[in-house]
Amino acid sequence: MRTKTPTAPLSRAELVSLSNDIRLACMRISRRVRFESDREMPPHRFSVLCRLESTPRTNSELADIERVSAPSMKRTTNTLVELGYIARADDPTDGRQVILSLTPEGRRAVKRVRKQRDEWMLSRFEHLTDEERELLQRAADVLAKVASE
Amino acid sequence: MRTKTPTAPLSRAELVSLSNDIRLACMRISRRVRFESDREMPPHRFSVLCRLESTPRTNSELADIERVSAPSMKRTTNTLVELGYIARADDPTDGRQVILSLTPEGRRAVKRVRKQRDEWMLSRFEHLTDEERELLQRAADVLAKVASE
DNA sequence: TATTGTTATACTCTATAACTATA
DNA sequence: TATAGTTATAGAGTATAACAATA
Repeated sequence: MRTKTPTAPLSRAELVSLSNDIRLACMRISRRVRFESDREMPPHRFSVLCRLESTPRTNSELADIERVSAPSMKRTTNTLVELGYIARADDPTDGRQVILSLTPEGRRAVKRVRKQRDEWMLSRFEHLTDEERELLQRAADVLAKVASE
Repeated sequence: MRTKTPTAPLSRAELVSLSNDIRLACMRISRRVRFESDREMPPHRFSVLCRLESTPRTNSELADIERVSAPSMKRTTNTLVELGYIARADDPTDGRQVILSLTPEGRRAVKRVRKQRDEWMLSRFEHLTDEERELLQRAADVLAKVASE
């Protein structure tokens, strides 16, 4: 809650500049999170595991969600089956469908990668002041809003 | 410029949670900027053009900066030469080296993609309040610090 | 016949190893 | 001989088109 003079709305030029700053910072952070935190799990594999975390899905559903072709998703899920991270099961009501779900090992892998990424972020926060951290905490909701709309 | 009670430092649990929130927001924003703003310029090509913006470089230098192999970078730069975005020139002092630099068209392409990406971000800002924008402006410096260290 | 899953084939970007030319 | 650039080849991801099996 600010008590001084209410800030004047940002000018058009300031908004353009802000847009550039926020975009660059997010892209750089994102790049470093991916490149420096997990070395064994490529992004597309990890993304599929996350999609299966809440509920089992078919290959086609995953292809739709990730916006890749069914054959392409098929290759990714095949690899994940070979790695023991997901399991296949026939749909009892529709013989054409195959249900994919996380194995316990797959669930552990998701947690492990998330932890690595968060630890990388956390290590960045060590160099910030308490005020800067508090500022980030309030900005997090706004960033989430920007990302989701 | 806060006047109320100075905020207590964030607890360990709050920091872990914040780390997760900021990471996810940045990754989602980054993903949408790439997927939704420019459809013709793949990320690795754009990145190379940006590296040549300030100064000409050799293929090997670019490979080192982008952390890919020299042959891989060679393919990317070949494509960019074919597209007319970069030009090759023999080094006058060392006949083994080839200097790569942006053409005027390449420079325009960089500006065009940046503008598209910023416009996407800008359109996201329309749904924010003035207070939220002002908060983001102050957070931008902190995010840049997180990304750069 | 319509739909789901799979296979066949090809294109792109990645890499390592080998070759060519210059210092 | 060392180094910069390039070429050869292979691996992993993407795609579209065609095929097989089930509803």
